[in-house]
Amino acid sequence: MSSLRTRFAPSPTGYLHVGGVRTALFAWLLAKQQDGKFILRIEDTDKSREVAGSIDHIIKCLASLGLDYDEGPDKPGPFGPYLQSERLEIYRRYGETLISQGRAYADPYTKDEINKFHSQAVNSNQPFLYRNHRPSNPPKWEFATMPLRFKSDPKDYIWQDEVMGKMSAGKEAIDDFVLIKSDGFPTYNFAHIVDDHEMNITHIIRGQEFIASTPNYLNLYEALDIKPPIFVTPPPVLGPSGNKKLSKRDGAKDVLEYINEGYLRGALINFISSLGWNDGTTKEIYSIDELIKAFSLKRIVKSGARFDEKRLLWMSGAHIRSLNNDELIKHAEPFWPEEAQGFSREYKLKVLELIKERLKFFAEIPSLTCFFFRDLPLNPSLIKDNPKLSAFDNSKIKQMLQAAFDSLGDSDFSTEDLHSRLNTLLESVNQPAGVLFSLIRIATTQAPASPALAESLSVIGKKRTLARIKQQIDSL
RNA sequence: GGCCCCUUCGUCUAGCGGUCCAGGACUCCGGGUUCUCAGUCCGGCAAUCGCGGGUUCGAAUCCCGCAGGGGUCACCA
Repeated sequence: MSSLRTRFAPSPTGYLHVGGVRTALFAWLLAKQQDGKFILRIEDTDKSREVAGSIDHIIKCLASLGLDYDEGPDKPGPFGPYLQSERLEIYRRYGETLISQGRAYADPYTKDEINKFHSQAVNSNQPFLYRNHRPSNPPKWEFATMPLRFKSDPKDYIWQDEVMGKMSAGKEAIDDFVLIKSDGFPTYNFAHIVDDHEMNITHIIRGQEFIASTPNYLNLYEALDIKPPIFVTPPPVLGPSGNKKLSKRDGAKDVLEYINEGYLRGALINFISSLGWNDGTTKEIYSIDELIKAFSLKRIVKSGARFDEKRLLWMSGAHIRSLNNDELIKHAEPFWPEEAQGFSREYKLKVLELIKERLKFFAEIPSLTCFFFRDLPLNPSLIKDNPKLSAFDNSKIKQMLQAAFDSLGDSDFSTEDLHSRLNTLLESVNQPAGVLFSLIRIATTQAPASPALAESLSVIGKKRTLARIKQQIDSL
């Protein structure tokens, strides 16, 4: 067991998109690979933004992806609680310590006054720095009535980021930021530093929106006499248009939606990991175990990656094709159409084997398999609009179907027998497969697409096959 | 606007000074697979490596400018 500890620290705002999940995934992969620990911590320090139920939602998302954590809100550990709202006393204690060291002070200004400072700065095209207005004689800080600010010690910093490499920023990036808000809750800027330290986190993996405030954090680490953890900043995941971060507005689905549509968790993880990471080989499809072995912070790419759903679709199909029968039927279970209810496991398995090759995600099962479970209404346009069949008149079509009906009537409906009968039928009817097979396929499935003919008929069975051909003949 | 970061086929990317007039994958196109759709196999299109200057015998790779994009400048995270 290594001492490596990573965390995923979302705020409960109700939505977990691919970008957030990727952050969690990288942290999880690293912990798994290094035999470390992965912690879930909820950053619920802004009650106004909190969305009810989102903690459950986050937990459910991680669970369905299999990103299991060693400690978390619902998994007690030695460094709990794992909800920041339950750790207020800890932050307060750290705040008092900073005050006693002269490194924090009460903010005496009203919000209006600060806004005024801010707009003054903006109007003169200057960046706003609170410390330019640092009060000379701050009042005594009262918890939960006024904000507590960090008394910064501006200086230049150079630091190392495992992904971005050598980073630097000047002292102008450092300011007196709020540590504890006037409602008694800490800011993210303060809480995460305290918690990561208290929880022995060794690697902070987070989005690049925090790069700009890293000098502030460095300054605070120093004041607190804490050795900073290792910073890991993956690039953003961009929306399909490519110029902004992936967001709900962009049509980005919540990860749980993909799960609910029957994307395999392995496929999702494979895909998400490929956004901004590769192992340097030409390998594309990874199992989760392979990913854990191959993963490396050093090979996270620096530039943003767009979310391309077509690639996900391809990858999802590839993962499904590699499933064995047991796995296949297990994953398909929640997706069968209602009319499949009375059918046996064996029958369903036969159906699955036929459609496995074309399945991209399991929610496609009903549309791909309905004709195996029930007789569909006749769809005359399938014949009329078929370029190969439209040339024939009704009586000729009837005649071909009748020939098929007669020949199939003597079959035992094994695929071998069906194959040979279908072949001899081609000769006796003297039509190309494009005509005869299309016709039989349409008559027996009433669907625009279906798996191979003989195999499909074998599964549909003799009785239903003949009845369906008969029905098609009678309709002409 | 200040500060910080990024920039190779449409997309995800390989590439770390010569083996790159740039490789793989997705998408797309053509062909095979006795019917359809899918899959699969074979083949193809596709990046003058953002632009301009250097350095070097030699640059996608190093340096400098510029442009474009992103992030950030909250009592949000």
